[in-house]
Amino acid sequence: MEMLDPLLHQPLRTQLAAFLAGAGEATFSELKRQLDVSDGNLDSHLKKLIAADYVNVRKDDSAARTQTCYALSPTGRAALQNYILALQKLLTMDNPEPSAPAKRRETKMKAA
Amino acid sequence: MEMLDPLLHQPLRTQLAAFLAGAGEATFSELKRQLDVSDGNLDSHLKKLIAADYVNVRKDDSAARTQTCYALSPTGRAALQNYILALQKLLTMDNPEPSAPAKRRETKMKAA
DNA sequence: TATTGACACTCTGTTTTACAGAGTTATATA
DNA sequence: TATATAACTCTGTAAAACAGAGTGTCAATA
Repeated sequence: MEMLDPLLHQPLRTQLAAFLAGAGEATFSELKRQLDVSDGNLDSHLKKLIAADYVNVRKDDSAARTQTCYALSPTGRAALQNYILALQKLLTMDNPEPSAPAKRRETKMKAA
Repeated sequence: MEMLDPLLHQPLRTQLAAFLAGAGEATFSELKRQLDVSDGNLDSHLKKLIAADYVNVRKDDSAARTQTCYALSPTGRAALQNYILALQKLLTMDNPEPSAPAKRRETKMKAA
């Protein structure tokens, strides 16, 4: 059975990835606002995505405060595509043999 | 932001729900085979779905061994539908303002 | 230029979740 | 009757999610 990328298949991270896919790039605070999540939790999930090279980090010195910008990497974008495909496949499975009991050895009826 | 049902948004449970949606009903062992998961793990995930009334349990005495059949309840079916809709909404978000920095107070350039 | 405040993170500890494997009961088969 | 096996269930451990406190930096004000 098709496996769902556990890195993406988690509420917060799915939303994170989806948001980044749409937004292109976002700062820590933007993500925090969007996802309405605690600092620590956002940090830990971002770290996971960064560790897997799903997310790129870019320090932006142009603004008054140095900002850290997060964005989906090509790897992350591909993983997300793949993940969406897996979901579609899984959730539109129309007929996986209606309750086919797989091979099972003959079962005798309970003694009558 | 739309929340993804954490009960369904977990690799094993998503697959469980998807499989049951397609198969109608399945025994413990069938699920175990399909999902390739340990007994204990399957049990704990099933328990969660049952506790939430997403899954119905039916004891079937007609077979040689009393079999326990698991199936999606109406609640579960509705939750799954809802979940799929939420996913679609989330994953096709086409333009959530490309990196719009939300309102932020005026920032002066770093002293030149 | 010291002070206060707020923003942007990061670190640490606690709670919750996922998981594997051992244990239990009951039914076949030898 | 003994042995094996299917169908669960229980329990302990490992991993993940999470909140909040801590740290450093900038910037506005006095």
